[in-house]
Amino acid sequence: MRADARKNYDRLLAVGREVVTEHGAEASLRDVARKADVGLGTLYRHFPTREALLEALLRTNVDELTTQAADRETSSTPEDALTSWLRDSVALTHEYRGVAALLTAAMDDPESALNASCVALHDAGTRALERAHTAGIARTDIDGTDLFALIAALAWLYDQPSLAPRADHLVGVISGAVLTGQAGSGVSQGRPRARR
Amino acid sequence: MRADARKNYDRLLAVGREVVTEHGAEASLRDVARKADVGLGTLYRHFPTREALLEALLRTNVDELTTQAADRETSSTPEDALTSWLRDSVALTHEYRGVAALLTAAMDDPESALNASCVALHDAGTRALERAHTAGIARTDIDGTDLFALIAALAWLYDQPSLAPRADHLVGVISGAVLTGQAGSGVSQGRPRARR
DNA sequence: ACCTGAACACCGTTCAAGT
DNA sequence: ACCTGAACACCGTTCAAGT
Repeated sequence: MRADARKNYDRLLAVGREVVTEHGAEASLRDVARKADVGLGTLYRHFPTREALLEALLRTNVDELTTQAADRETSSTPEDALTSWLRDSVALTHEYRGVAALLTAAMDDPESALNASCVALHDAGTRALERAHTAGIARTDIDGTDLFALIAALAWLYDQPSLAPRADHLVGVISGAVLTGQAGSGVSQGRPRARR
Repeated sequence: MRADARKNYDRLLAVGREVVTEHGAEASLRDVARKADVGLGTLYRHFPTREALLEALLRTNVDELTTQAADRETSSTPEDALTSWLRDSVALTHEYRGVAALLTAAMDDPESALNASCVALHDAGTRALERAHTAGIARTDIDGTDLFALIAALAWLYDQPSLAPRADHLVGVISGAVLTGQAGSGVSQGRPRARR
């Protein structure tokens, strides 16, 4: 990549992060180009789609999460591995407003720049869930896609100002619904375990 | 209301229903006016905000639901009343794509034309939940707003093409998480009760 | 190779001018 | 009273012209 191109790319990424943090995943791309002092065509050259830009902004987060999940496959109990994955995924997904819908849409679409991130997330969750299944601590009528749907739904709740205050609590409620067995009514009835 | 105004109002409502059904709550209002053969200003005169139009489209549904919920306060068991409210609310909220976000936003905003519908929904749910609480069949760390958040999140799932296939199942999972006590692991572990 | 910005086809919202 | 559509300020996306 040529030096001037590199500079533009980096600036677009930095400005993109600011703008998306402030206005969410649906932020104006024109605004990004403007604030980066770059022609609109230059933005489209580096990031042909909105997904491409958001993928670049999320990649490090997704990578961190998947390596952490891999570590926990050996270092944590099945229960901790699963609940950690759940909480980390929710945290990642509400990094920017609107990410939940974006990732969810990218799941179906192999052409989307975000598809790989989706699959990585989905698969890490599936592995944590299956480990929990064989340990007998998670309900067996839930699969990896259900789990993905639940974290997406929770992430969406964080984006809604009127509901966000209850979102932390509901993460606990839903964790409890996924876990089962010895956890029993302790998990489903008591206060949500204050982890984090 | 003058006869010509009435005609325009009715046409806008009918066309609005079609367009919103097809394109969701974020549908182009310009498109509605165009297809209704009405000036853009006429649309804004009858429906000063997007919420006003959607409120008109949803009012009958909300009214039906709240009267049904009131009926069930005496005619149904606390459990049936609660699960029925939950399923009916989800059904209503995914009447059109994007309604969940709209209702959720209107919750906070007393100025929104949808605020009354929100409150009606919220309150009907709260009553069903409190009845379940006194009957000892619902977890007590969940309040009416939590319940509202859960149905909004589920409604949102129905709007996501990649997750919609699992949404029915997850309604069952979450119903089970809200209910507690004698239902115990039967609800939380078994297949979701195939109601509907 | 890479950058630029005008051009095109859309929005939502307002409001002067008409009947 | 009510209706109309031009006007304004925004979008996303493409692409001919420049360096």
